Amino acid sequence: MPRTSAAVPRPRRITAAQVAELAGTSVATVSLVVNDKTAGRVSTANIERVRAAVDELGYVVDHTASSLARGTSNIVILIAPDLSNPFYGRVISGIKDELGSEFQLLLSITGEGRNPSAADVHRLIALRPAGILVEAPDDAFLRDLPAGAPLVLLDAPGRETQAVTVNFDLAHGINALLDHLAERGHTRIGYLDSRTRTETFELRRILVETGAAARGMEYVSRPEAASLIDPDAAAEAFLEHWPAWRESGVTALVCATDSHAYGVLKAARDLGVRVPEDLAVTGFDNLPASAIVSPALTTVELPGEALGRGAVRALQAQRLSPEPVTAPLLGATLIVRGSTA
Amino acid sequence: MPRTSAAVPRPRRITAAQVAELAGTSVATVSLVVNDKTAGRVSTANIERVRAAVDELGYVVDHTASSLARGTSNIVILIAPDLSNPFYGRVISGIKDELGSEFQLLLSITGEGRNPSAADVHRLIALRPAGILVEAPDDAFLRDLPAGAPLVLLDAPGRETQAVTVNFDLAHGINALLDHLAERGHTRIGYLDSRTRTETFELRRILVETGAAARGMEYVSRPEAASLIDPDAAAEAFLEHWPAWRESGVTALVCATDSHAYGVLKAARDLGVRVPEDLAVTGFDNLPASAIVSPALTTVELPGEALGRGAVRALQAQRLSPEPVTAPLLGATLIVRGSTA
DNA sequence: CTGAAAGCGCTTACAG
DNA sequence: CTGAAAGCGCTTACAG
Repeated sequence: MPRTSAAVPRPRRITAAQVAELAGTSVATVSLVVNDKTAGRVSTANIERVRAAVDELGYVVDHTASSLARGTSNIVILIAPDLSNPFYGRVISGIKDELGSEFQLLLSITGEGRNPSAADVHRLIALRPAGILVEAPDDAFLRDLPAGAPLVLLDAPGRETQAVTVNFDLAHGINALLDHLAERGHTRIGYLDSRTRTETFELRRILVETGAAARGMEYVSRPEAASLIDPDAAAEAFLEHWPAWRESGVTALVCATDSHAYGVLKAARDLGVRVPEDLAVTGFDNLPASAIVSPALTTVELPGEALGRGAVRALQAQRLSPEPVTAPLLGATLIVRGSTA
Repeated sequence: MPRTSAAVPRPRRITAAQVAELAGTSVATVSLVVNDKTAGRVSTANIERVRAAVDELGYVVDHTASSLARGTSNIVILIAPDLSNPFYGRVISGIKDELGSEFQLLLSITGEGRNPSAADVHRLIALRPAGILVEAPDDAFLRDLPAGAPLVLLDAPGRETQAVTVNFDLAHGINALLDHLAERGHTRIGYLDSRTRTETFELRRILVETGAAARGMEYVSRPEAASLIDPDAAAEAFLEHWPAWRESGVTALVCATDSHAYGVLKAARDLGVRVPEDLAVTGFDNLPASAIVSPALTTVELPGEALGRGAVRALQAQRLSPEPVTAPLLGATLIVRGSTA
């Protein structure tokens, strides 16, 4: 939206001065009352007068002026690489829940798995946020991020030393998944990666690779097998790589997300590859549709709401004390359905 | 997140005064340069000096102070009733696209189809937003909404007289859907509604009802058949109402969204109801998973990204001139898949 | 073209 | 307990 000189006049807003006049107090007293800082500083009589005046006039503290005076706003920023993955909807719900109505959530999305540019980040810092949450950051981004607000990383395994981080217990979920595949007799495993190069996907791949080896299964490496988090893109990737996987004897394909797996299911159906008879398919997330696709999808459930809530709690802990907080890992649970059994 | 006195000191930020000093100009000149208002008011030499100083110091205009001085911020607020429907992800993408980097998107979600309370809205207005976008508002909400910023409604048919509104051409999509069902020989049609009581769902139901009658089909009214926008909730609703629908001879069930239809597909499978032989099922949205569920879902595609983009454009038009703008209806296209054929 | 100054609406020491 | 006043960091008439 191009910037324009607003042609529409804004209605006059009620100010603390008007409240003070009606209540017969000073502006300072109004501020103390509306901010609940009256303890031992404002008489009961004045508290009541101010409250009455606030109600009568419908006064609301101007966030802009308040933020300028206090040096910080009530805005919490969530920086996420994408929104096409429905998984983020859950994370956002969790964040909103825990944030309450005191703070506002501002969304910064850049799409296609990219992180915001340095200029974008500067614009965000200029809002004087009360906190910044970053989902799946990359290296360059963390290097450029100017200190300016409490920071919490979400789903960024390996970054625990750089900032407070809230993570899933991926190892637990992936071990359960590989145990399940080994039990089912699979010996060669393929992996369809996400093209967004973030730590969480890096770790998922590595855990599958090392876990497969530990169970005597062969991990058939195919680094080019990757797509955006989108069923259509994943279907295309599968069509391209399936011949090589089949050639290598792959009978189980682990996908980086449920959205990837959806595309694989569709492409497999189009090719006449039977799931799970010819190929077992699994995902991560456990999106609502995973119980309904056909065959239903075996997946490692990642509790997105808990991630959002945990991040806000970590932010709050950081505001209270600057010492780094270690958040417990959030459970990742294997859900077995028809796509592997 | 409970409010706390920040214990972490904020780093000093660069101010316009520091830039002015380094550049050897006044603060006023710095402001003119960084806001691109130099035409005929700042010499080339000073423009360059200021630019150099800005770069050297890494100066960024403080959004808070700027908003206070100008009386309006660069924040655009999106008020949406829910985020569980992946459809909103698309709308948000469209909004971000069209908004560009100049404006920031602030998300206000209240969950479960409710609109924000009057108190919530006041807190939002206190941010002095550059604009407010409201997805699927209800009556009470629009009545309480204080004038305070340009307003645009999304997917709110029938509200065109109350505010600038961007809508889908639901009639077109629904007519195509009913033609398709009539051709397939269906004579009795059921409807699984959304429990969120917003205009768009009201209109979908009415158009199906009147359109069915116009084609000589019977609309089997069952107002209690409604659920939240969630496959599990929809599955439960279907289990409850299917006996009555079957009794009434219903052979086609139109669902208010794809997410509703997913639940129906799952519940039908559990009951042994064959789709489409025993029951044809349709949705609205065309989410990515709709091509992958089994059977694949016939649905009326609603272009969410276009909705988001159109809303931002309408906002911009409103900022330029207060006269109401009529946005063209956005195409709604029937997509036929296995669930009806 | 330039800059001093008022003003945006708060919050917070400070003096009483 | 109370209020006058400084200050937050900008933008914008205004006088030159």
